[in-house]
Amino acid sequence: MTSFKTGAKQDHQPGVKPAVNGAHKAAIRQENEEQILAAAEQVFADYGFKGATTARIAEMAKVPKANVHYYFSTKEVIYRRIMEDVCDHWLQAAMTFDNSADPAVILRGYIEAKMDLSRARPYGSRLWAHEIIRGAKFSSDYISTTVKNWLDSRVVVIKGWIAEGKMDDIEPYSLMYMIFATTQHYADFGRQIEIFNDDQPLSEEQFAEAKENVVRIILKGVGLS
Amino acid sequence: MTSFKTGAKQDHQPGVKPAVNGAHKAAIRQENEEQILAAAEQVFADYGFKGATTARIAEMAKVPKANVHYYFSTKEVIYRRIMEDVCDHWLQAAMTFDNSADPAVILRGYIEAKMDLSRARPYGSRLWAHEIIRGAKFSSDYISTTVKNWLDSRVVVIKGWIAEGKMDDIEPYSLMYMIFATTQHYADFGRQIEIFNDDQPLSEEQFAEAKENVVRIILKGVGLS
DNA sequence: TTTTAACCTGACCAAACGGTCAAGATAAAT
DNA sequence: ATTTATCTTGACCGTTTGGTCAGGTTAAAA
Repeated sequence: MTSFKTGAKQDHQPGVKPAVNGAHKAAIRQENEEQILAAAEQVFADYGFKGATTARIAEMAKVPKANVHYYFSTKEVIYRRIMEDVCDHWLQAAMTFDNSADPAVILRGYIEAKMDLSRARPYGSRLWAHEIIRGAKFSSDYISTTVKNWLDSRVVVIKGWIAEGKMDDIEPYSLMYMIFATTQHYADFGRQIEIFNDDQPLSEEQFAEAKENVVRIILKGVGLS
Repeated sequence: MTSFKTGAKQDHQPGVKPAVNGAHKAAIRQENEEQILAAAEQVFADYGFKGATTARIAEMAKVPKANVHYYFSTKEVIYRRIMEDVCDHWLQAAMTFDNSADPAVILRGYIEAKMDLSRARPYGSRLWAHEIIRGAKFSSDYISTTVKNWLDSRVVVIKGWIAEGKMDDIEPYSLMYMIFATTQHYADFGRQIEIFNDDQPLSEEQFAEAKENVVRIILKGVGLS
């Protein structure tokens, strides 16, 4: 699991650990934690770390505010937990950038995976956007190590393709940024797209078409089709 | 000027209007307002509307907090003023999408103008990102009228190019979203790009190269080169 | 059945928040 | 020189904030 820990405090205050307390209690804990995390993901996505309030998280999770603090000591702990989870999912999507010989297949797979993630988990993407816009205060370590390492290794792969004459001589970072930007735009700016689409969320068909268009433009744009 | 007014209250509380009071007083007012607006643009860009505090704006503008409220009645008034200004600049960039016969020239000009705006005024772009992520509460009217009209008319232009066989049959909205996303990414996710770039802001040369790469990929991607 | 450990929550607190105000300082108009 | 209008700001206010806590409830262990 990704590490966003400060090295400082941990949670689960009672006793020492939740132990293997009876199935029922464990289920209660799990359900409440999930409910709070899901609510917090939405609230943080809407307002950012500073703008989000624990009261709103509690309200959306349908638990008293004090209960939120029973499960998670501080707002920051909740925030980090969600960030970790979002990053884990993205890293999973990043795996689609491996194996396979054909650059076009690899790039298509990665773009489609990121588009699907924007569709399936828009709140996570928006939360990330807030975090970066604010200056990546909580995550700069993670970005400069884990993410940077992954990105740099993909850049090497792309440079390999260029050297082999498989695609145009495009600066790989520019290409990757374009993929990041475009795929995440469908989550982060979803509201704007919705307004342009006569105030209707993109239908499954529209989204599928958008996805295909993104793939087509980028693949052709770098000489891969 | 773009209208983000609620129709309600106005500013400049003293008397009725600032009048043409002597050059010095007028200069003081202008300088203070500018200083506050510039500071507020940064603070709003970092924290969003809810997360931004008037105290921080005052501190950054180097005026006492009470003075902020002397020039601008509420936080919301400041926010709307800045949004107006940002939109006016974007609309200006949008003008580059007019005239000229060659689609490639038009698209290149627009992409370059938007890239330059991201570089010159990153805070405005980030402020816009916050506003949309949060659900466009203050600006949905503006987007669904002014911006949508502009966008729809450009879509018609692009469809014309496609009908004339000048470019590939790409769904125009997908293309425009890609341009929005990619160009604004260089402002909104500037911190992330900086981290990937060994914690150095993109140099002028690097940015120029990025701009050229964006233009190349998109133009070729839609069959315009 | 009793004990214990975990769960629950209304009431509370200090700090931070957006915004107000009265009283003084400054510069323009008379 | 005096009046007037604007600029300036420390002190203040009601509200909201993240977080605490005492005392209660529930379920598992003894």
